[in-house]
Amino acid sequence: MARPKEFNPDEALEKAMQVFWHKGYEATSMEDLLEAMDLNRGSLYDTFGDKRQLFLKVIDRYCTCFVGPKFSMLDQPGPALPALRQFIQGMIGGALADPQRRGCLIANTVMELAPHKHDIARTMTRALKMGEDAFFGLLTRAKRQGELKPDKDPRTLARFLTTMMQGTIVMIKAGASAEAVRQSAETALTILD
Amino acid sequence: MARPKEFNPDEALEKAMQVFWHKGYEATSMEDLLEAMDLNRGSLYDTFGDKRQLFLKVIDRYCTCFVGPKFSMLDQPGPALPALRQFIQGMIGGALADPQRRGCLIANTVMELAPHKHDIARTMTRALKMGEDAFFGLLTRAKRQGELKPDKDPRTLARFLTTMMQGTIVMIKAGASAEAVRQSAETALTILD
DNA sequence: CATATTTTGGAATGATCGATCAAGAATAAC
DNA sequence: GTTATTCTTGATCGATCATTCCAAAATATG
Repeated sequence: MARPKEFNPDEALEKAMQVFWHKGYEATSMEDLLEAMDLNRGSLYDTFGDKRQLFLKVIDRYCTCFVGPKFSMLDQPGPALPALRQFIQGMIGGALADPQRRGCLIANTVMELAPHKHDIARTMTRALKMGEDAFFGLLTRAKRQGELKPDKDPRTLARFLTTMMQGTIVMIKAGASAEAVRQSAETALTILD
Repeated sequence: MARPKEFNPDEALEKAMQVFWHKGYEATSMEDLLEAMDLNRGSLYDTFGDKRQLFLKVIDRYCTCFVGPKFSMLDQPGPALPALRQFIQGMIGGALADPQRRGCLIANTVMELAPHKHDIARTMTRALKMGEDAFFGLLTRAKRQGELKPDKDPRTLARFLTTMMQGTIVMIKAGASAEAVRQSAETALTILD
């Protein structure tokens, strides 16, 4: 019950996310963040803690605001496989549309920090697992609805799709052409037939 | 023609590679490198240049000493698809056997540096392209030898395999189980049938 | 042995890193 | 209006960053 913040913490977090997404964890300095978030040291440390804590909050925001909503289209009632197809094409379209080709913050973080920052990495692993489970749920439903041949295993396919999605992110970051990316994604989806 | 180096530049480069592979570019300090390579500042800068140049030399070594030899098994005469299968299983086995799960230095570097260090990233893109071309060569041969149905397109399949391989690296770094990784790789390979 | 050349070892550079702190400004509660 | 509390601002901390530089040590050549 005193002086109110002059900034919107959520907007500031959004700005921080953009920076981490672009430069990764290690290459992003507090200086970079202060400038992008347009606030001063005291406010940043008071509100978000140190760099590590801020990053974890950013990851959390990324999952709930960015990834979550997109995955939610996977458990809408109705035909499952078309929804899956649309989801993947949407993901690819989004990643290709980003002029900076920043890929996926989760994948980026796994690749950058997994071998030497185990605590942060664990959060990433959990996020990827959630994606796999979303695929699994959809594929199970597809099978129940007769969209998937009975001999197909939803868990295996879910893992395959997750792997393929991560690989696609890598290729996009590596500068692959839209045509190449879409082609290989189409090829991957023929697995479901 | 004077005092000879007290260290083996190639061994030193190997040590440097291990560090970069483990911690990535940004998180690796010259201090880390000096300790691992067991030489002093002067020798390092004299022999390898600055951090950036050293890293490029490391990448070069990684490609010629690590990746190159493994890809060379793809253009041995004989049945093509079994060789491909063996190559992929070998790659997965190697990545899983690494206790640190460091993945692939090329993929790591693409993911860490592509959006904000374009010059280094270009080298990585070229390396990935070479991998794709190796797959393409093998698949073309497979088609010629009747191991691949005539309606399959080697270029598309090569891109698909490259994507899948990169995705597998991500999953391994993310801590996926050996079983999950092998399963989804097997699934991917059914594309060739 | 003498000399030219190179490596070695480490001091030292300025820049930047993440993080802390204190003092002043602003506002809610009383 | 006073007071208590919170936020803002910027100076500042020690540590570490990548890099440079030079004197001492070592060796090949003449």
